[in-house]
Amino acid sequence: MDENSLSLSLKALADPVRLRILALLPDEANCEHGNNVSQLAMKLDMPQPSISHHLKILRSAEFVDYQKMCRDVFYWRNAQKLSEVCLTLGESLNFDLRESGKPIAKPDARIEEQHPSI
Amino acid sequence: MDENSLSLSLKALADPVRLRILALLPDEANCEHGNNVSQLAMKLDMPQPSISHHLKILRSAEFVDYQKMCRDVFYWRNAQKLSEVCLTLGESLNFDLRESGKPIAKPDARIEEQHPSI
DNA sequence: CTTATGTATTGACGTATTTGAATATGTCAA
DNA sequence: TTGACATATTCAAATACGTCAATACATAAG
Repeated sequence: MDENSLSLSLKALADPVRLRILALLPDEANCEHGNNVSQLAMKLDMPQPSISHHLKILRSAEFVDYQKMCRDVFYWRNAQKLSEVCLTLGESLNFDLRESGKPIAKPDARIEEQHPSI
Repeated sequence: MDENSLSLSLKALADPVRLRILALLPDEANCEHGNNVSQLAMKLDMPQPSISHHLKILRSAEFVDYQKMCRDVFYWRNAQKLSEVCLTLGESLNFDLRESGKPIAKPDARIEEQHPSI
């Protein structure tokens, strides 16, 4: 995943409504009443078309899967894709999040003491 | 860190130029020639004012620190802040990235088999 | 003081994004 | 068929964003 596609994924996550939606959804296929679009709109106190809009963006980024049942559409998270983005961001920044959250040591990251004005 | 501030941090990261800038910068204070603004502009083949603009956004989000020396301004990453955002994103999504990149088990994430239309 | 260099800011421009209102589509119940 | 409900789409308005050109500011050199 290069910087361009990573930035597109991050853009899809970089909205408070979409983060709240993701926090409300389960990680597995789950067609309980609470996970359809109207219930999300109610929980988040926002118009249903607005939630549909944000779900469309999350679908395009493959951060959610969904299933239509009768009149309802139930959504859940694509946990694999979400964790992939977290880890890819870490890689892109040379972090290894699975270990310590610390940057990977870079031997050339020393102070250049010979700068003319010091 | 709530969804609003997390989304602001993610927005600051959600740009390919800014991701490339961060990938080029060291993790420690480092005033080598390669880490000033003109050199970044040259490496990324973009006008210097554009790089300054993106650096300002990264500064506002506290993703970079910098030091002015003579006519140059040297930048480096705020590794603590960057890893904090990665981990906070994981927390917000109920992932524990330090362990497995897998979602934290939620006992209520079962399929609702009693849906009227199944 | 004048000139050259490095960086930041400003303003203009085109594009993208967010939101709300209205509406369309699809499904079920009566 | 009619009405009610759930969801998606479209459109318009407002806002935000990325890029570029011009310029301002700061520092250093001569």
